[in-house]
Amino acid sequence: MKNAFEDIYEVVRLIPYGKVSTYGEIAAYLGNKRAARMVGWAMCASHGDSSIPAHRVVNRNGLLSGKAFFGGNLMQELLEQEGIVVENNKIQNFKAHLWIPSKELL
DNA sequence: CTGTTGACTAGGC
DNA sequence: TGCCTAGCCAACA
Repeated sequence: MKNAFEDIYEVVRLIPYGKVSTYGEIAAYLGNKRAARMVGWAMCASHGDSSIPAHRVVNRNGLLSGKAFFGGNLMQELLEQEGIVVENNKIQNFKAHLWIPSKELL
């Protein structure tokens, strides 16, 4: 527990291979349910850290909202590389891949 | 200190 | 089903 950003990075790093999480769930795990935007913002600041699988973090619909930040379809390819089916910028069978820190880390 | 912006979310039409 | 609005919190000019 260093600062809010580090916490976010920590949780994102904990997302297992082939799994994804949402801004809202991460924010909820950190205690700020309303701070989903902050999570996304932290991701934006995490560009320099390659150890942070930001591609596993999507919005509540499983939509690759940050795809543009990865450049082209990189985010989608990374997810597909992990066995996640992505179509039209959206994760298919999203619920099956969803990883909720507040539940998994319980 | 005030206003704008953002990788969000929920509710309304 | 799809677009719009309001609420939310934090960083930045």
